[in-house]
Amino acid sequence: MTTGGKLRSSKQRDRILELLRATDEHPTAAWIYDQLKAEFPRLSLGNVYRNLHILVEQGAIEKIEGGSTFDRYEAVGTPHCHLVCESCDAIVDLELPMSAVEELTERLNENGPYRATRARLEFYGLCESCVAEEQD
Amino acid sequence: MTTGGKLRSSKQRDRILELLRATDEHPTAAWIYDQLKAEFPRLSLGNVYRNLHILVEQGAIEKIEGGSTFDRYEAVGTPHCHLVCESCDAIVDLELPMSAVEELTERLNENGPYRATRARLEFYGLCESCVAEEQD
DNA sequence: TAGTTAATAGGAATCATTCCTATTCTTAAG
DNA sequence: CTTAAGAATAGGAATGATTCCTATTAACTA
Ligand SMILES: [Mn+2]
Ligand SMILES: [Mn+2]
Ligand SMILES: [Zn+2]
Ligand SMILES: [Zn+2]
Repeated sequence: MTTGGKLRSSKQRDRILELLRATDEHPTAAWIYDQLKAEFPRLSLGNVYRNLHILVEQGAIEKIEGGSTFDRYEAVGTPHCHLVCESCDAIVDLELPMSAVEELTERLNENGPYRATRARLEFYGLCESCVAEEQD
Repeated sequence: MTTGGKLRSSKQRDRILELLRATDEHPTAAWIYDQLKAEFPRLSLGNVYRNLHILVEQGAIEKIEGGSTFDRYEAVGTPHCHLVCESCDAIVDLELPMSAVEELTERLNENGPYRATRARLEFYGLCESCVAEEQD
């Protein structure tokens, strides 16, 4: 719907991507909107969503669904998995090796009748600060 | 909010759980509602949601978020992972071994400052019928 | 510089999910 | 068996993230 034709450059979209590349906080559309509305006084939330969608289709960012009522986004970089804190809803990047997941993906594509292009591994539990708080 | 006190039995909730245990289709709340409204003519969608929530808190079922705009549910059983079809939105159970994921979970809990209670592994791509359709 | 067309702002609309409350059912006394 | 207490439900309103629509603005091109 949005892609297919030639994309024109857009300062807003460029800044959204820059923001996502500069943080490891897995922001929401509303957070991005808040960050940029000083810089673009006429920015609209709908346009943030539209550009996030375009960036996802371009493969520059990924949408992270689940864990809460709103979606989060992150720039595409080194493959990694996440810990979703069930207490404070934080999403933390993990540095676990992804080789096991890659092997499973290959195995799935070899044997099965499916075609998997990517995998997502998430752990659910408590983040560092919430583990600490648990000892009262 | 709902749990904590003693739960009373409920025919509706029992049937919801039965339905989820009898299918591998990862149904939505609306689908469950459609299935049961003949049996319970006065059933309300809100009550389906309320009971799904209770069943999740009881650990009898799991909510599957992501892949589409509505949540899906499945009965808790043998641990497995899913293939999410990006073409038709189907969610397919996979029989890949989960040992690698269990090892990663242990590893995470040993070294890191986190506490992970469960993991979720999902593959994204094409389901069997959508792979077949691709050869036109 | 003017024309063409994509990108945007603003706001309405969507829709899955949650929330609220009067009513109905379940259960355990009496 | 009858009844009182309170849990579960139905129905519908409310919520809120996301999408959709359209007039306006801005970027590229000739
Ligand atoms: Mn991340
Ligand atoms: Mn499943
Ligand atoms: Zn936390
Ligand atoms: Zn499919």
